Amino acid sequence: MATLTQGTGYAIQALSCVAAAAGKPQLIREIAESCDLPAPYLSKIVHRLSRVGLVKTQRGINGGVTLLREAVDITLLDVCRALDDPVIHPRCLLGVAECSDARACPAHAFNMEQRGKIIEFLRATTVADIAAFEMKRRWRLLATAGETSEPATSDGPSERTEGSEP
Amino acid sequence: MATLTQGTGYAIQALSCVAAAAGKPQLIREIAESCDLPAPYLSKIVHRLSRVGLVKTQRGINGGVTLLREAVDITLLDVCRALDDPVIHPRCLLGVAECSDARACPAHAFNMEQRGKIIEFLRATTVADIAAFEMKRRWRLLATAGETSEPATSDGPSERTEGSEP
DNA sequence: AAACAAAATGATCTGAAGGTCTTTAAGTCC
DNA sequence: GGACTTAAAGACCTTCAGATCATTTTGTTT
Repeated sequence: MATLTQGTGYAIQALSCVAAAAGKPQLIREIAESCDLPAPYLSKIVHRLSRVGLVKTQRGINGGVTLLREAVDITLLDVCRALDDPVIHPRCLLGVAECSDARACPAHAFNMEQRGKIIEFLRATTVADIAAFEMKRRWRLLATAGETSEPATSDGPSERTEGSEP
Repeated sequence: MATLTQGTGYAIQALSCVAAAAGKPQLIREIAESCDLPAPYLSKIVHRLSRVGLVKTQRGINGGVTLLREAVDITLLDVCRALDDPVIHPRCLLGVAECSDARACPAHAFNMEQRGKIIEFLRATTVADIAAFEMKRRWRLLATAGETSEPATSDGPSERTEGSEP
């Protein structure tokens, strides 16, 4: 349904994983293992991310993947654009060929409204949000008895509404 | 993005076309031509619809496709179920494998809300709504000067909220 | 320079959706 | 019963996302 491609999802998880490493280069292999992703495929995705300048990749000893921008400055929409995810291309819900604002299908208004909300969510949510959520979840799992202190990050996406439509 | 498969869209258009014929059997060929769909492919889709009892198909002279239920009794969700469209299977927006209500990904709440709205729309919209919309559009195109009377059907989906979750 | 460790690259495989074509079966009409 | 008309069915084909594997670069360390 209203979903990103698997590759985009992998990219988001991987970026979140790199963000959590706080600057220390992460190997493709490490990322793949910690996120449970297929390493050779992830390698290609990371390469695409590096070509658009989201990450830096370094070969050789002490190499790996690092972020080129702050995690709070990478929105999920950025990732979708980088990988040309179909979510950014408007498409008729019913598959009507000549469906547009001018020649709207019966589902057009509804569909455009939904699309707007998804784009808004993707723009408002950053890699840092994902990383924080994952980290929180891990801490919560560790704190089985309940007296461990919680991290200070908020639950929802940080409000970042600058940037332009795709 | 939040879209049905092409086949499901084809099915909805075809059913709407059959509904507009008001009981007169429509040939696959006629439907394909009027909706601009590939006829052999449409044939397979119609066959699937007939196997689940949405339409009746009749071979030979005066044969063709007719609805087995009233157009106002066929929701888009029925069509999705008939063709097992992926829209009815919940899936994580980020592609996280073990994402569920219990083990939610950062996009889970948003995603489930969006999904609910789509399901609701699909349940509230019927083949009759699509047919009415298409007929209205055609009349509007004919009435270039503006004095032709409009049909009496409403614009939005008729409110039908019975039925159960998929 | 040599050895090694990593990502980059290209070839290839798989499965599913979408699509075409030909043959077959099931009806109707004369 | 024979000719005709129609959907059904089966065999393919194409495209693309997802995925794997082997090989080649590019870098670091000694």
